[in-house]
Amino acid sequence: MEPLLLESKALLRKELREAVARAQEAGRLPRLFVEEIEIETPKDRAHGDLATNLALVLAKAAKMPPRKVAEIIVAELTPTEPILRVETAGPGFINFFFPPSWREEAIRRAIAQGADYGRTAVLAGQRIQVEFVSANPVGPLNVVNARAGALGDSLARILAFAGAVVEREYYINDHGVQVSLLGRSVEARCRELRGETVVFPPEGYQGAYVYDLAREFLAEAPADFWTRPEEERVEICREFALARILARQRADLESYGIRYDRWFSERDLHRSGEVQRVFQSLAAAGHVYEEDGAKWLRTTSFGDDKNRVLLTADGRPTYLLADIAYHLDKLARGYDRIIDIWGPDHHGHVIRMKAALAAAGADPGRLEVLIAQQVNLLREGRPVKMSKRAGEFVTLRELVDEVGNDAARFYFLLRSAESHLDFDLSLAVACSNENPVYYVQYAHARVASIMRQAAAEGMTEDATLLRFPAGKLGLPEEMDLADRVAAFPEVAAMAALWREPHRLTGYLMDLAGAFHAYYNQHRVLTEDRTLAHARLALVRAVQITIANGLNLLGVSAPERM
RNA sequence: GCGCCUGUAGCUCAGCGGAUAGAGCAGCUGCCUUCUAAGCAGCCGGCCGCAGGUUCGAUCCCUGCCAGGCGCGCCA
Repeated sequence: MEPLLLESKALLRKELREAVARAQEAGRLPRLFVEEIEIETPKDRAHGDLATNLALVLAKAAKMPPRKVAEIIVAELTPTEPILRVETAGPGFINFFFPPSWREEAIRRAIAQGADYGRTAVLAGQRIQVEFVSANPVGPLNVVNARAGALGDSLARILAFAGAVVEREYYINDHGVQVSLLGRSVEARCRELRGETVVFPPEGYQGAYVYDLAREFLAEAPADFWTRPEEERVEICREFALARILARQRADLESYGIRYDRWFSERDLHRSGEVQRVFQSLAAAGHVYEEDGAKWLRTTSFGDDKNRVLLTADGRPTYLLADIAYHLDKLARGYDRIIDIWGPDHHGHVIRMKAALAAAGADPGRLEVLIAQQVNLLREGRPVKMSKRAGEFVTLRELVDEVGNDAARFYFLLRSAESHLDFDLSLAVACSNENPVYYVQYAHARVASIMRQAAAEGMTEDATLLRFPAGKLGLPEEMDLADRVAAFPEVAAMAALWREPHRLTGYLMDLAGAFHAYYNQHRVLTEDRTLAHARLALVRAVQITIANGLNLLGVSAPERM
């Protein structure tokens, strides 16, 4: 079922185009090219339910004042079914008004579709992969990972709701110096726990979790461990720590409500020879040169501001080379789009990655990168210090333990991804109006409460609500609520097209606000049985919309609070 | 120096090129015998960083400045 609002807009576009054509036919408007006709929802209800700037756009080419153009178009317009009235207004807008029956239809569609209400087909036929979090497996996930997690998971839900086939992927950077440093750090702590005085690796990981790993390892260390040479001990420790950390990251993400379709190991790319093959093909394409013993990729030919090393002077592949291989692998898997969510420390890498893909002959336009910007963690308005190397930081796990999944996810999705975010822990736990997530959930729970109250009277089944009497709803607040419900599919579709989950949080807060105001002002379960029936249908439609919206954010919709 | 992100109410931030720029918090004033007060109503609060440009129309697009953050390794 096509969403009502989108359906009505499409119809209007068609009728406007025909009206312009007729006016041109009759010689009342000059022949001119009409592009995509914009239909918007005016902020002010007095300006209609829908409006178009068509006359303003055409005025210059038509060499006529905009209002005149608007009047000519309106004169040719024979509005059908959903349109009650048409007017010209302001500098030359054409405004359209719907009858109350349009809103009743919007309510019926929401109830009829239930959990599917808001689904669209705007991304139908597209395969999209979202890769997010992908933290180095050298320690616990932090708050930026938590933000990226909320963002990626919500985006994946939103894309799927808009008709795309979506896959979630986690890239494991289990190759290279970072993980071997982890091995050294754990091995050093093992010796330390054994009573040796050790020189800790200078760049090693200082966090307390490294001691924990060392203790866990020693509890089950192979009998001959200490007889092995240091390099072997480091390797054994590295593999142990890697497995433990990955398992913990996966568990933390799952309890945060995130599951992946695929965990992709960087090692596999090296082992399979894929990394070398990619290097060979870049070299064969003539984009590689040698300097100071290293092999460089000429990314400047593709828009980068400097060239990048692919193979170091001692022959090791760089992170970039492996990352090119990884992205080529993803593209070769046939996704129409691959969306990466990177941390703030990687935002400078977008251009070089796209340049490198172009050098490899791939279409860089198929890669979209979203940056999950930094999170300033506050408590009581004062900054909480975070430094991974010093080992003092707040983990995703600690955050979720303190504020809960719903508050954490909603809070992260309140802002656009690229804005720097202040996250005040003391606000996120507050059970008060300072905390927006409860505001929205409370609206849902309040409807549930009304439904429980009405259950005795046998009016709460959706099939029954669907048959609510026409003509009973007419209050401005009721029209407003119905309009907001009707707008949901389009909001969800826009969130998908623009990759902006935060549109949903804003929408939901507005919808919840309109509901709370209505709830305080008007009683749903009135003496008038038919009126109560119609109002129940309205608030049920609101409840379904809120539940579906929260679900897209990965936030629960409680029946009571 | 170069690149990316951000400058909107006291604070944190929304705002698809449209009509009178919004919300929450903070401050002030009211509302619980009625479906949940985690709520509602009202007041206070704005050179939309600055200057040009494009446009019928700019908070939004372009250019240049200014300010803040981050990145700029043959680490990841």
